[in-house]
Amino acid sequence: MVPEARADRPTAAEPHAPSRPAGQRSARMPRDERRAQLLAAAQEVFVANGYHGAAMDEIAETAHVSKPVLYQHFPSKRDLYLALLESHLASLTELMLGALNSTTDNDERVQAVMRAYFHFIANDDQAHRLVFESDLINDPDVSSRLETFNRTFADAIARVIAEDTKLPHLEAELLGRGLAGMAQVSARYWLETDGNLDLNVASDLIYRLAWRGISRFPKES
Amino acid sequence: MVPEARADRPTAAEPHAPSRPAGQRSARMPRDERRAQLLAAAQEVFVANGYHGAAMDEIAETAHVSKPVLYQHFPSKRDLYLALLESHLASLTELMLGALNSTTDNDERVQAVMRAYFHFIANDDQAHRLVFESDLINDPDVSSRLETFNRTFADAIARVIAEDTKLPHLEAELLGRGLAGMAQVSARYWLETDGNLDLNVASDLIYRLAWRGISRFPKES
DNA sequence: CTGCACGCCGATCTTAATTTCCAAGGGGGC
DNA sequence: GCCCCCTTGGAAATTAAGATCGGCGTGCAG
Repeated sequence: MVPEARADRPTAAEPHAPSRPAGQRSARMPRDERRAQLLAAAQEVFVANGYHGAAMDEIAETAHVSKPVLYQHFPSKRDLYLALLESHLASLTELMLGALNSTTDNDERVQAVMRAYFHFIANDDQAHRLVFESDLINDPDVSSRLETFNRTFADAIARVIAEDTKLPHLEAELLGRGLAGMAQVSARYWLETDGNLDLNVASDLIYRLAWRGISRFPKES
Repeated sequence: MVPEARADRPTAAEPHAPSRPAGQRSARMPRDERRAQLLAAAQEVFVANGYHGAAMDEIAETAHVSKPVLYQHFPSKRDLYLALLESHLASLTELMLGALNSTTDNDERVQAVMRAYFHFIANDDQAHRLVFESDLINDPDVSSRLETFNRTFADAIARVIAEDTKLPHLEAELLGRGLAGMAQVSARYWLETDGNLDLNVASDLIYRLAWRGISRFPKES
């Protein structure tokens, strides 16, 4: 462990002796393609170990690339993570809004959203882990991006609720947050018991729970 | 900021010159009391900065104690965190089971649980942050402890659901997880908008959403 | 043919945070 | 009243991970 203990240290005149035996060097690659590969490697490592547990060394190794290459594409580990987070949340937002606009019937809307949510969670890149089990929540940019997504999603739900129940905005928003949370937590639980319950069966259970909860609200006050 | 900038550095012959001017040294204290004080300081720092953002230096400083004292009570930062997590989850579990047993009417049960949950979130030690916004979720002990709590809580809810709806166990469990998630997420949102919505009003909204969602389930199949 | 430019890598630097070492001092037992 | 032991804290060691430095070689343009 002591630095100067290396027996075969090269002579001072020759500090860098490459001596690469064979094709260890990774093939040259267009910049964009390399970037995409690095993102994929990072995704894999972050999902497996979390942000803090992931080492840049391991990400580079996973991509069969040396660390400096990684830093030529992303200025820091944090930036790398933020790029992935942004990408996943953008596509999740698109998915949700797409499901919301897929019909004008509120009942079907809730069902469609729930299915889309379950599909996102079931996606095999495990993006949901990086997003919803982030261990970088204390970072202002991360929590702010997550809050933006949550607000967008909950607002969309709250509009449906408000239309259906005439509840005040603030209260509809609270219910929207609650339903979004229900979707997230139940979908993640479902994923862990996969094989035992079909995606559509599970998401329909939650959809019905949500819809029945909502749909009888207006009659009282 | 440069370390060697200290003008009054002691001579080399005297590496440790305490020179404590006055009562800087913290008072001796019974072991249990000291431990409690350290836990309180750690709670404060963990809540403010998260696990990874919290430094043992800062915890010691907050407790007006030197680091070795901290290590005499807790072998590591991780153990310190686990002690707090365990304590909070134990009392939350107790709260939840107490609310569940406070009545035999399922409707009132759901209401009581929801209120208890909101009270826990509103508690001013901000324990919920340490528990539900942990940035140590990748630690096996942490995630295992959290999963134990979630299972306990969801199981209790699932039993109510199963009794009320005759749904199969697995599906009742899914709904239980979903409702637990709804409680958690909506309560945390409510806390951020505090002042605008009374605790009982908010928790009753969520309780009604949950109960209506559940209560009409049996009529179909 | 030759030079240049781009992308790649080994090796090292730097920083930061946890954990430990060792001398000093005050309170309780005899 | 005195001594011993236990507790305290300043300072340092260790480790680990993020970030960087400087040269190499291949392929294309002139």
